[in-house]
Amino acid sequence: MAATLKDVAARAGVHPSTVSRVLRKQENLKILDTTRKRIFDAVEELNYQPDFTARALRMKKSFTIGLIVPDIGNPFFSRIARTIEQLGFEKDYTVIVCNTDEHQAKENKYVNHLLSRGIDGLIMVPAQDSDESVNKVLEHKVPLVLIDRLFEDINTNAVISNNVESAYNAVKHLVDLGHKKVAFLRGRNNIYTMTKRFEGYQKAVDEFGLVKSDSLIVGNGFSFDDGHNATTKLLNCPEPPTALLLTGNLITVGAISAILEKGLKIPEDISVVAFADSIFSPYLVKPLTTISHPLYEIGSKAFNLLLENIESDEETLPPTQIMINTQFDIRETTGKAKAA
Amino acid sequence: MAATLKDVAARAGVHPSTVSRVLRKQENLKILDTTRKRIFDAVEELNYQPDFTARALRMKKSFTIGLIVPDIGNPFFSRIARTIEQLGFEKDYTVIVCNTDEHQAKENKYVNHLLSRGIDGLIMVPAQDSDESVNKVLEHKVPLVLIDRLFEDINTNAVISNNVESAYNAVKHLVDLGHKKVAFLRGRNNIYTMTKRFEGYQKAVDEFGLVKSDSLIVGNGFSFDDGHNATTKLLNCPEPPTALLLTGNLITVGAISAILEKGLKIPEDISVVAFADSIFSPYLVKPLTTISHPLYEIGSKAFNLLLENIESDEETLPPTQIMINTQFDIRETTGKAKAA
DNA sequence: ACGATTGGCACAATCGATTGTTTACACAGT
DNA sequence: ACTGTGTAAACAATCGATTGTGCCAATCGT
Repeated sequence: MAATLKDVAARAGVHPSTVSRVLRKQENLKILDTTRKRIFDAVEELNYQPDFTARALRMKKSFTIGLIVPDIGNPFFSRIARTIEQLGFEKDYTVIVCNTDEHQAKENKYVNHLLSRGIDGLIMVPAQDSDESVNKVLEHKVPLVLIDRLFEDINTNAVISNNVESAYNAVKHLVDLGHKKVAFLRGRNNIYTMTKRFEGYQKAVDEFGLVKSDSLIVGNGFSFDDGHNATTKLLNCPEPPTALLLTGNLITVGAISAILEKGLKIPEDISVVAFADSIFSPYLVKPLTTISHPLYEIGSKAFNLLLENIESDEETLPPTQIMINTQFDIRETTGKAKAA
Repeated sequence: MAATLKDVAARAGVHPSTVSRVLRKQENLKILDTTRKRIFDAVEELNYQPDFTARALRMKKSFTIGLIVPDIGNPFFSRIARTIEQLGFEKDYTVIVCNTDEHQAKENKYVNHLLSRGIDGLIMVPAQDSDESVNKVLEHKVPLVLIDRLFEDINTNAVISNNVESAYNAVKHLVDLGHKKVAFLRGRNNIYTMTKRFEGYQKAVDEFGLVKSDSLIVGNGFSFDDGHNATTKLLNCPEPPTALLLTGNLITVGAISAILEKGLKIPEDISVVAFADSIFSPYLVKPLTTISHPLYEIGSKAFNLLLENIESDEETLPPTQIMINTQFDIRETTGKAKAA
């Protein structure tokens, strides 16, 4: 249906290759102005649009990048995705978005899929049950940038946050308010961010002599329900914690709902600090004390790093790891610890 | 680098076409079991993955669908995107996500881009400054499903909500609480959803004899700032409205922030009803009274409708329009009107 | 036993572009 | 007149798969 190079060539009375060269406007290309005009006219008249698929096949360059995240429905990822898409648009790259739901199997399948589609680069937040897919991308020498999570024993490009410090500071803030028993609601276990945040939490617990107990470490997922259930479990303890460190957007909403259901008040009965990036944070039941991420910065750093790798002449550049600092906003969900 | 059909064929000692046929497991294909085995072994050994680009070129089928939305960072769209991506995954379609920022120019550019990429179908929320791009898609006979917005004079597939009724009911609820002066905060003007919601608002205003004034119709954008500015403007009036009908997620946060900045209380000083789909809605300063959308249903209906069109043998199926009912949740941001 | 069928696979064209190599011709230099 | 040089464009291979057709040998029918 659509016009092809051949059609344009026929109409302009030249060979397809000539049309191609003229349209790709190569430097010091010698073409008669009259020919050039005939070609442009033909392109115009036939409303010719080059076929990307054919181009990609021939040039081994698809102008496509993959973005693999756990859940594009989560504000954290959707806002990063937005940035990447935006910058991609400016550079003529389109973005294929993939959700893993934190399932390694989906991630593996997607990686294979994307590789066989010939993507020019990949930005991903790995599920981290295995490093299989990351290694596969590396083997194929497809430029890769990890976001938020890292395999510490694999040297890759990455944009990550200062998790240890952020968690430590959050707990310190609670300590300053007199809290002794702080729970840590983790998302999935063995994820880089969780390990690091736990490290910061643990460090503060040790340093400030807080109550140390495995029962204070709960949760195993990033969803609303995960947050709700873990919190409910905590609150049903005989001696529940007086403060919660939450580690995700959806976990946070779940935790808040559980607290309210119990009829407890924030922060009078229980304080809450959250790793959260929702635009709603400041307008919750109580304005939420948060550790938030500069999402635009994360997205743009990741994209630019990827682009650099894609456009580099080297087959592989030495990996770069970029550390991004979180922001700590003390609002109203953290207050003095109740006297025991 | 990666193995091709030819490599596999060479290793198995057969012709590439044979490999292709075996792998595509055509029905009643006559191939010796020994040959078949040699081929599968070769595929295994070479770790062969077919090249999607080449396939797409030859078969004129890319197993790719486009998704064009105003802003993937907005929870409304990101959660719909998630559903579409999920269902696509099950059917082996990947999704290219595009943000228009409500710019018609970006939309047009994307549509051209996606068409020249040979997408199999397109789901879009049009910017609606012009119907140019929609018509272009239609001309190319690429299956199309519109979400949320509709061109009433173009017959296309679409999944939309009962906007008129939803807005009418929301205003009626306010009327029942004694409100006489209700403001309408629209997003962009001349968008289908806005026109329809305004129609419902207007109908209620007329029917219940509410204050009718152009000064009560404000706003021209879907962002936080748009909501904030429009609300601030309203509140600075000598006689501000006692209730607000908000028409978007981000507008809502903006409006709330403006109200709080003014030192006003919700709902004592001013009531708020919002078209909002954030998971945070129930946990805001006051649990938000909302008109929300069944986002999974919208996404899945749209995807399935698209798939039906893609897989149909007919070149074009008669367009289907699916109406989805919103959900009205009365929470605590709406209360009795202040006595005047 | 001989032509007809059919099973099993190879051949070659094709999708739509890109790109290295040739060709055809004009003109300049000797 | 003949070689050399450069210009303008054509030719043809190629990317990696799919698919209509052709071919050879074994089997079948009579």
